Amino acid sequence: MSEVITRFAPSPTGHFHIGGVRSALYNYLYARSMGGKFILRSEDTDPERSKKEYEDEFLAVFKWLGLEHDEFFRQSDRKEIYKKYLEDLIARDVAYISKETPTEEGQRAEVIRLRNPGKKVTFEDIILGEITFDTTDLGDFIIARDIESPLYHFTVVVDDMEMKITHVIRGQEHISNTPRQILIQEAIGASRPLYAHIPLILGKDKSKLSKRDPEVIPAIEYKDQGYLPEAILNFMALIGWNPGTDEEVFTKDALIGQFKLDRVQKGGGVFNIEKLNWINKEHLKKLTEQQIGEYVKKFIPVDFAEKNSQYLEKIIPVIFERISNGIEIKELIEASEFAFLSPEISLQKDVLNWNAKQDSLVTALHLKALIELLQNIDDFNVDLIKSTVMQYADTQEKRGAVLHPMRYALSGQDRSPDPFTIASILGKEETIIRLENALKILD
RNA sequence: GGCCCUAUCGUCUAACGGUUAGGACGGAGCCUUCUCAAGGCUUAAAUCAGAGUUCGAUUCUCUGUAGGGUCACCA
Repeated sequence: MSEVITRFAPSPTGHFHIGGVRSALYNYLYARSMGGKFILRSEDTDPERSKKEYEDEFLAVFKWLGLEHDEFFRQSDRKEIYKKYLEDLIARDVAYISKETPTEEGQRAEVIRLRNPGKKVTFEDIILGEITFDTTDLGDFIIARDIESPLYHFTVVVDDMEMKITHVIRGQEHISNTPRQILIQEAIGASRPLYAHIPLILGKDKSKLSKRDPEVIPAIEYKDQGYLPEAILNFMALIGWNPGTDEEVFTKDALIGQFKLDRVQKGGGVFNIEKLNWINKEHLKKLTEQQIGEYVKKFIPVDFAEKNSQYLEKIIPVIFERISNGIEIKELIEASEFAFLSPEISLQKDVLNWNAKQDSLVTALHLKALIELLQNIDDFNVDLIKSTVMQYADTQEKRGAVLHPMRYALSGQDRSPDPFTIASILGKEETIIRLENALKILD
């Protein structure tokens, strides 16, 4: 049994998208799970469209996601190799130089075509099963513009042979490319790799992907949006594959341990951002306190961070609890969820009185009691504040009689974190000041 | 249009030819609660349609329908 070698071969002609991430992932996972090799190959044979910046982009995505490759090739470095094969094919008259009548701009008067034996080609797909095509209608298809300019189908086959690729794992859009590549394999005397065509990622309502769909954004942007590498890997793996158990949260290593090509789905799947968010949160929960701090700070707008620098460390856990990605951190802050940090809060008497449910005298009584209780707390931490205040609040018929005025006095907001958390964030001094200010408006 | 592929809750999916068709996300409701968040519990929700094979089809076969892929001197 020879070593498994897989490859992922993106073309640097545009942004690298999430669909590519999944193809790469399945190749990676399969190779790693079999103790084999994973090769990355930049298919830049089209000089018109290939751009270095796009190659840098997918390389950056691979690095971010931790999909490390064992070897890297660039097709533009391998021109001599393709030329040699092309010459051999022509010498053996398996391919030939064909005179053409150009119909479009840029077309050559001579191209290289493969002599198509015109037969039925059947191959066994690991995921889809047996597939048969009649290659007759392909005709003598073009494999190179000229001896120096091989085309995609040709370079793929030459490279896969030279790199000893054992498993070609790619999207189902390549399924109809397979027969012509098999014909080329037979022409150059290459052995046939095993094929596994994985289901495509679909847009909402299972239709074709449109630019509107979230998955069409460049993959690297998920990094900027605060998605964790393992969450992306985890989520992408789950579109089109499952381990057969109820388990859904996986680390990269767990994925490697569980992944099986024969459990890959046949039908396409929709990219569901809600589930990605949930998975991201699950991975976020595994971060250490320090990592959480770094993560949250990265997404806090600078002006907000500067204005509230004294509270920053303390609100990190409060923010973290409420979000599942980095974008939500920005949204949370923009939505004024932390307006209570500002010293200028304005209060309304009715709201302070538990939305007019309570008499001002009673509210004042509670506020005074709170001031005294809190005054006596030396170590002003959430737990101690909570136990002290709760002990008092529980003596009332409804805790809200105490807790609502406290929370509102401290935040000035209808909705906010609980009063203990706010108090601990503001600190003893500011807390007392705000309670006293609230007292004043009750007269 | 030709060729090829696919079809289970809204979404991702599970189910030797025999299950009350299971789980997760999202939804709804309840609990917890001073509000929000988090958490816990409960719940609604699917086998594309029609034939056939079979004692019995989500599962096998055929037809239809729908969706997708591909038909380049792109990859």
